[in-house]
Amino acid sequence: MTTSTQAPRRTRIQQEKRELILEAALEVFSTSGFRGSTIDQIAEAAGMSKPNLLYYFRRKEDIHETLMERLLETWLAPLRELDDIGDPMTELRSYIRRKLEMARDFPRESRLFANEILQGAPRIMPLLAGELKTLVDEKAAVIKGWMRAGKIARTDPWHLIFSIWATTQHYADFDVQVRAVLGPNRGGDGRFEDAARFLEQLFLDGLKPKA
Amino acid sequence: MTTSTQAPRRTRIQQEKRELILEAALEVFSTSGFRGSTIDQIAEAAGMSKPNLLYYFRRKEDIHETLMERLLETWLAPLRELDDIGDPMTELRSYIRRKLEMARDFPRESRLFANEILQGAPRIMPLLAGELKTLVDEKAAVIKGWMRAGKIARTDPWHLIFSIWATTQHYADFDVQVRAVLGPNRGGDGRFEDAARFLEQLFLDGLKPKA
DNA sequence: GCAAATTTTGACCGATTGGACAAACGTTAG
DNA sequence: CTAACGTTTGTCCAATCGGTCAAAATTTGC
Repeated sequence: MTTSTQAPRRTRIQQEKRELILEAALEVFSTSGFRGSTIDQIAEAAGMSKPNLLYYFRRKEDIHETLMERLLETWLAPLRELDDIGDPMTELRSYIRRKLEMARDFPRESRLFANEILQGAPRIMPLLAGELKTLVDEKAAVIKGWMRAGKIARTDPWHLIFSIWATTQHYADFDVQVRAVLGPNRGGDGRFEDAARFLEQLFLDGLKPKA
Repeated sequence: MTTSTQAPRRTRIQQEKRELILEAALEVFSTSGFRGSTIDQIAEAAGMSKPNLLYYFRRKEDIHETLMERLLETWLAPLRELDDIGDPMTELRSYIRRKLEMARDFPRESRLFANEILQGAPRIMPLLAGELKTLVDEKAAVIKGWMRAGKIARTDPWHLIFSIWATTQHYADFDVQVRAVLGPNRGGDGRFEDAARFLEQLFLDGLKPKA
């Protein structure tokens, strides 16, 4: 029942301020990376002094660590939901849709994650090789089952998952590029619906013209 | 004939040392981003003292700028080659293959670019909205022509290009994650061939099972 | 071989970094 | 009211940051 790291007792103010700091840190870390961000930046974004911030989080790394722990849970939730019940093609389509919605609604979280991976994942490598790999292997097995049953085409399930991650997260991580290329008209709010339509077709039928 | 920024006269040593610095800076910038990298790191990686490095590049930004200029040229080359002559499906397939080869052979360049975009592209925004947008619009028109001719399925050409960028660059930018998830066996040198096979099928036929 | 030009170095600068600390301030239970 | 506790602030610190500069070492043109 009791975990080795017992939950520390926190006052109401502590809970509120910690939340405020994490929100500010997400903003700063996601656009500058860990090394490129300063405690001052985060403190200012959170509307408090640096020593005050350090009262709630003793080290810069503690903030980042807390942020990453929370992130991984919500980030992997859509994949966890991918289930064997229901039509495979529908399951995959709704997974893609959910991931795209997360790129739209939580772009900072996506960029925070991308920053960490880009820099060699020094702080979450164990999680990748452990929890993440286990989960992906598990879902890859589910997908393989679908292939054996002839429900979807036979391919590499791992690379299929990668391609879903890549295409959806692209709209969060490379957002400024996407908007720059699409221009003011096509790059407006509708770009996510356009992306959803395109990805649905790509993963369903590919590009080969219908005979 | 003469460009406004005339090519500065450089000695043999200058050319060699500048190259050495750029190579070292590519290594450092691509893993730590601009703000997260220090001149000392680059100098040490290049095997020289900081003041010595600053003799060849007066400011940290100058190194990054030079790197980004070169990068964009080679990075967009594959897309430039995408041409109207030849079979559309073959053209697209070889574009995907070339991009995947670049992710394999020049991962640092890919990560350097990703870092810059992730952080809001503060130093190359004009290039994205200018040169890059122009090129993509041009190629999107070519692809649209193929669709009108019934050579490939009708979809959004811009998002098609995005999806090719995303899926291929994923293997450079998220390399540590890809290898962690695939594990020591499947994550070895063969992962790029597996990826190539998967992507070819995805973009050709999608996932729908063959009737 | 020698003078001029180029390259390298060590010492240094002001600004910023992550973080420590004690004092001051605020809040609350008795 | 007051003592205990939680919160906030100003000040300070050593380390590191990007960058300068003059002097020393080296290379180059003749």
